[in-house]
Amino acid sequence: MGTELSVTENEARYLKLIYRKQCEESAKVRTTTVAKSLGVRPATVTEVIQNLSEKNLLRHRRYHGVELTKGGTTEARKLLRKHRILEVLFMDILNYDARNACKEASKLDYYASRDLINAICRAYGHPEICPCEKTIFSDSKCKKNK
Amino acid sequence: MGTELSVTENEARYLKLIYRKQCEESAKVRTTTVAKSLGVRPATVTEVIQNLSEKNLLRHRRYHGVELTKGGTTEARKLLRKHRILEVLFMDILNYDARNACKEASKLDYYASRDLINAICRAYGHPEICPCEKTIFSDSKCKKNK
DNA sequence: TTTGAATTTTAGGGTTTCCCTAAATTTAAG
DNA sequence: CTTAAATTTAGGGAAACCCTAAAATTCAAA
Repeated sequence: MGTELSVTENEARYLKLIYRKQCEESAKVRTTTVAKSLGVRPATVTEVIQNLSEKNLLRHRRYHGVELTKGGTTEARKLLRKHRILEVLFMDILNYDARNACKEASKLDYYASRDLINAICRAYGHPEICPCEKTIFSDSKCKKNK
Repeated sequence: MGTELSVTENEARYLKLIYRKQCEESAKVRTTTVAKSLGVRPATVTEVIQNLSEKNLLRHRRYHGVELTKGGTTEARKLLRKHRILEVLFMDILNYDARNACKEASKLDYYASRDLINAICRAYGHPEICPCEKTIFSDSKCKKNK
């Protein structure tokens, strides 16, 4: 099999951020920018990026930035699917504002199981966009039965 | 002030377990038993117990077992409140069975904010027992307004 | 085209959290 | 009293994060 390793919660934060910047905002992912977003030093970002690179989740060309691999993209989307489904739950059921829904979802998404997310998805009629208008990626195991 | 330190996710697991055994099942909390429940070695349990003791969350009499302090009891109840409110959500909304609801709740309770839990509590009419019939502790900040 | 400022990476550490084995201790049952 | 079972101490180890200082690289402006 491909050398597919699991990501830590912290690495998950990086993946989500990188995907959003690169794939959804077409912005260049700079070490400095990421460092600022996450409140760490540039050297730390480089280190994490090298770990993600060893896990084949992204390609890293020294001094030139990163590009998510197929695996990294898939992983980022899985995480963002969880994040956004949780946002839907927190908004629609709990009268949260989008800002708070996102904040809460950020704390929980990494820990929510695929099954739980799919159950919520089903309960909310398989929504296709989250409160912030971002697309909610689909999951082949999430049947729209009935 | 009392030297009140924050607990790690792992320590939270110990607190929940100890509270359930000692306060809800009136069972003696044995190092060996805890070790078996959590899948670690007895020496590890002793170590964690000493940490919790330093944080004044429980009292430890060497070779004789532990007793939660006021602070430890409060902390355990806060955690179990979160756990059980999440169980209500997962059961009632998502057609989960109690077993799975509990499993999912266990992964998320530590990370759920007080505000989020109170919002769920409100949405479900301030339930007083969870799917397993255990009591859901109340939170002074969770208003039964309306 | 050179050069210097900005960005990025390397080198070398440090802390915290969690867990383990082996060797004492202590308890408690017979 | 003695000894088996339970518990604790002693001494480590690995993984996850983060940092500073110094070196490398890029790039844009003279």
